[in-house]
Amino acid sequence: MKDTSNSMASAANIRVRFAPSPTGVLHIGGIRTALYNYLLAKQQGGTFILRIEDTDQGRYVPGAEAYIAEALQWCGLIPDEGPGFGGEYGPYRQSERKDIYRRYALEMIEKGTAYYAFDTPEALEAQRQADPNFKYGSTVRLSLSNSLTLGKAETDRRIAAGDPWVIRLKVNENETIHIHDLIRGEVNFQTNELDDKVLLKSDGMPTYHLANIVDDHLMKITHVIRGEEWLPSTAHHVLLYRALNWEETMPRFAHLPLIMKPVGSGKLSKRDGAKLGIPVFPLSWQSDKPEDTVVGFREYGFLPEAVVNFLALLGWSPGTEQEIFSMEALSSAFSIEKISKSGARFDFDKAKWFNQQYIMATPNATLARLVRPIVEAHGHKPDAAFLEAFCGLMKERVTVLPEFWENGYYFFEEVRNHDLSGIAKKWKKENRPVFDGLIRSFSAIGYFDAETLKTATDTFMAQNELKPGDVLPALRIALAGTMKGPAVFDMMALLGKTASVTRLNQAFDHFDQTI
RNA sequence: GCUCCUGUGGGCAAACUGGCUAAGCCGCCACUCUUUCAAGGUGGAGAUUGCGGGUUCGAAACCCGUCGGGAGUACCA
Repeated sequence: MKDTSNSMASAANIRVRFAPSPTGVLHIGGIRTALYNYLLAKQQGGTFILRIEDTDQGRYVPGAEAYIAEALQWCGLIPDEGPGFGGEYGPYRQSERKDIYRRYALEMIEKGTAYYAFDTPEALEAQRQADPNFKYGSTVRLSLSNSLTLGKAETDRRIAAGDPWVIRLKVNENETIHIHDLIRGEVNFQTNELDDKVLLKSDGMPTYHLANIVDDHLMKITHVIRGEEWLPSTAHHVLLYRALNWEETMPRFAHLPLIMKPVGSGKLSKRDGAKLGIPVFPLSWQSDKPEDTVVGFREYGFLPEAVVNFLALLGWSPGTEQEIFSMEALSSAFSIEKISKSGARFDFDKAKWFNQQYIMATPNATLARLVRPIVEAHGHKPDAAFLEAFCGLMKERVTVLPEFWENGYYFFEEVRNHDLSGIAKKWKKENRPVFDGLIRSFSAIGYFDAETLKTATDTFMAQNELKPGDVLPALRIALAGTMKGPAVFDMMALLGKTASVTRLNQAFDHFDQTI
């Protein structure tokens, strides 16, 4: 409403929250929301809060909260406050704040900005059946079963009798709600279009709407950065701030564009990952139900820095040509104003590119630590120096971690199968003695490094009037089985003399027999 | 249906308050390096800025209309 108020925000007091509900796994869109909140907080020296919105007891999924915490941790988005993270505004789990919400709901009843309603879910469902446009609002509430129509005595009697009830927000007629969204600008709603949202459910739990307003106020949240799916209910939220007399300190809103499916139309959903065989979640999740078991970016072989970088640029642009951002660089470059308005399609190719960039830039020793579990899972226990050198040779030839093994397994065990298509035409049995000579000269090398191997090979080729094309492909196939891979002499140096010579002899025998 | 949001090459996007041949990145295609693959380098294809009007000397930017996409519409968040 007031454009100018934005610049008056006191930088030091910024408090933002990420408020997921533990109803299952949290996909990458949720992580991005957390990221943007985190970036704003870090940039301004503010506070990043994790709040668990577990007010729907029916949808609670055990383990989901731990999943959220671990996912945030993996991405480097550590909350300053939250369940298990400390903070002075707790508890940070809404199920533990039940009484607080109830108190405010009752306060609203007192003030006349809310009322009791006794309509059963079945009765309301019947209304909707009869009229698809049915809306529990100002035009029909006087013909329904609530404290407005029943009167105080009957209302009290019903409550005392134990009839189930809910508390609903009483939306006034003929008002316009102005919202100033930090990303979208002015957004207006007519109250006549709004329904009387349930605030307190019959099980005593608050709905999202009430809980979110009460908590944001009590936790002194200054900026609400959330998905665009919340924009339509924001008018209700403003009404709640008003009803509770908190409008003066109402947080600013920023509604993020949605992340859309990689293919097809609609927003990204759980099923999209499995459908395309790509991760759309930060971490893997096991479930009894196969359809709920998902693969995460972590397990797929992504580095968290790459995922964060990718996500940051999906819906936000720094306005410069820079693409690679560390978390620190992101938080200094970030600004809500530069978040785009329209949905961004999830682009897995770009995610892979970022990962490749980060893998190439990661020191070999660090990569070795990440790759070791993968190699060990295949039954090998290489020493650190070997594994580091291996990572050095392979790192610009992989996009995700498991490819270190998939593309370079032959550094740890025998070549599974030799792709002879590249050398079939050139390999001649009568040349075998010549190649045996090359093996002998390799055997004679004392310091078995790439440089020496190259020199020896060059000399050998000159003596035998051979060209690189006659020799190198044969060596490569013999050693690796494939035409893809690091430079031949680098491979041999890493493999070592014994292994290289043995492998060449065996492979050449194999060539003789097969070709 | 109703309400709200949104629309720049295949994807992500830049172009601040209207002003030079509409950046850049991913992807794609060449070439180049390496007689491998990848990385790197160079170049290329691909956009009458959803469409139609209008305002203006000049519009992707402003106005009107129109079409498309998305979200919300629960005692779910």
